[in-house]
Amino acid sequence: MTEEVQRPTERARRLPRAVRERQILDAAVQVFSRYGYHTASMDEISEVAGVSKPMIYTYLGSKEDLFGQCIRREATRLLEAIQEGVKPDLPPDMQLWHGLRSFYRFVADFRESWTVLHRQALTVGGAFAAEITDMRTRAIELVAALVVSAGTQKGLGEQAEFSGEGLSAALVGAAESLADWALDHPDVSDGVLASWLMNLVWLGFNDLVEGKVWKPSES
Amino acid sequence: MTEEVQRPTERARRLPRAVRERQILDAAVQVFSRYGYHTASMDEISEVAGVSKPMIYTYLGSKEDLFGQCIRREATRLLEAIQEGVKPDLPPDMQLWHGLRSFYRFVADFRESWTVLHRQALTVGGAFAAEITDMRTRAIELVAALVVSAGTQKGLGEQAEFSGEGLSAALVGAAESLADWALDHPDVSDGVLASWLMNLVWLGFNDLVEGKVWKPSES
DNA sequence: CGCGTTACCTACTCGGACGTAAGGTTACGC
DNA sequence: GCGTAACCTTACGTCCGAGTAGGTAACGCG
Repeated sequence: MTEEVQRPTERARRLPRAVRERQILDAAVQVFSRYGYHTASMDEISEVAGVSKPMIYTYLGSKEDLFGQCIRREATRLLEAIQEGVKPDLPPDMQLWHGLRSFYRFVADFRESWTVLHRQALTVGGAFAAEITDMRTRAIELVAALVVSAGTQKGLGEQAEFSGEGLSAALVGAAESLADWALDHPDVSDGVLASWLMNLVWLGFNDLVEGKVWKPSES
Repeated sequence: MTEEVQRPTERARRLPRAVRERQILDAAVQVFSRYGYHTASMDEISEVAGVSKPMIYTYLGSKEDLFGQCIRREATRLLEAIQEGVKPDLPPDMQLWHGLRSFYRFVADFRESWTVLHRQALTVGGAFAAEITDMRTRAIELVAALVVSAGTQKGLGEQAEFSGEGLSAALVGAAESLADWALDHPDVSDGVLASWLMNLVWLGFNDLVEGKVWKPSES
């Protein structure tokens, strides 16, 4: 029997602060995405991070602070991923298509990030919900700008059957919902997902531009 | 000065059990929709209901039980509202339109019910999330059946650009998202909302049926 | 080698919220 | 008029988890 006992899970020791913060944030995203804000416990996060609880508090502050950092980091990642894929010189439909592809690639690559942003962030009342809602609103307005630009470009005026804002809200919702669906169907590629959505939306939109309108028949 | 002091909020006393249960459920839906499952406290629910806490436990069980009853009651209401509006003899597009109208009318009339079902029910991990997800899946399949029936009726075969299930998931998401948007725009009527969605979806869908397909141009 | 400083942990406090025990009050049957 | 059952409450036990106090081990520097 040696003196040197096999220590279990030999935790790394005395690492620089930046590295610890990264570990903690990674663990936090993982646990928050799994259990949600309220059910997740700081003890579990610290355990997953391989760090004791006071470290979290000295480095990143309260539970709410920690959650905020998670949200902001992942949101930034998502926005960067989308902006990286988008080509501002292309026509509106191609811009939308590239944006959607990047979006679905991100969701596939970083499921936990997406879950935290989409599902969990709203469950914390107050500031975070507002923040997320704002981001979502900006996304909607961005899409609305695309749609409207395509519309006016083709000579679409004001129509009773049509609201850019409402339409965009629906489109963003459709994209999100399809993202959730894609999580259960990993074999469907991002290109296919984006194409589905384009087919759903853009064809109908073109018809609208050309003046075709669906109306309820009788009763 | 009379002996009869003006008691504040004179709570009703000794009401039959059924009435109390209704009051409690109403209060619970209200509080849960406002604060979410975890943040809502049984004390607050009891206060809003005008009833003391043990009543809730003797009549409706634990907090989780109570939440379950809320979910189920509101879900039933929603389904009934939709089924009431739908006319099974009409063609698929009209069925969808009527269903959507009923849905938006329900959301407008019972905001809190919708919020609890859509936003809060997923924040409780485990059984309820699964239950809600199942309901949502059934809704998606229902819509998919409509869509596919319309598709095959018009002679649409299997297409690479097309998945009834994925499309329906997107459509349901769009409907939900538009419902949330409508909560902030109460002046828009249910008929208008439903029409927007029909225009978004059905026109494009008809194009698909006719073989038109959107494809990315170059790059 | 000593001494301050930084990294880090064990072990605790404390508040808040679920759930309950025990008892009081009103109605109703007989 | 009196027991009995249903209705309803106050006041408490208990547990879980956020946040912290204080101590230990490693490293830098003279």
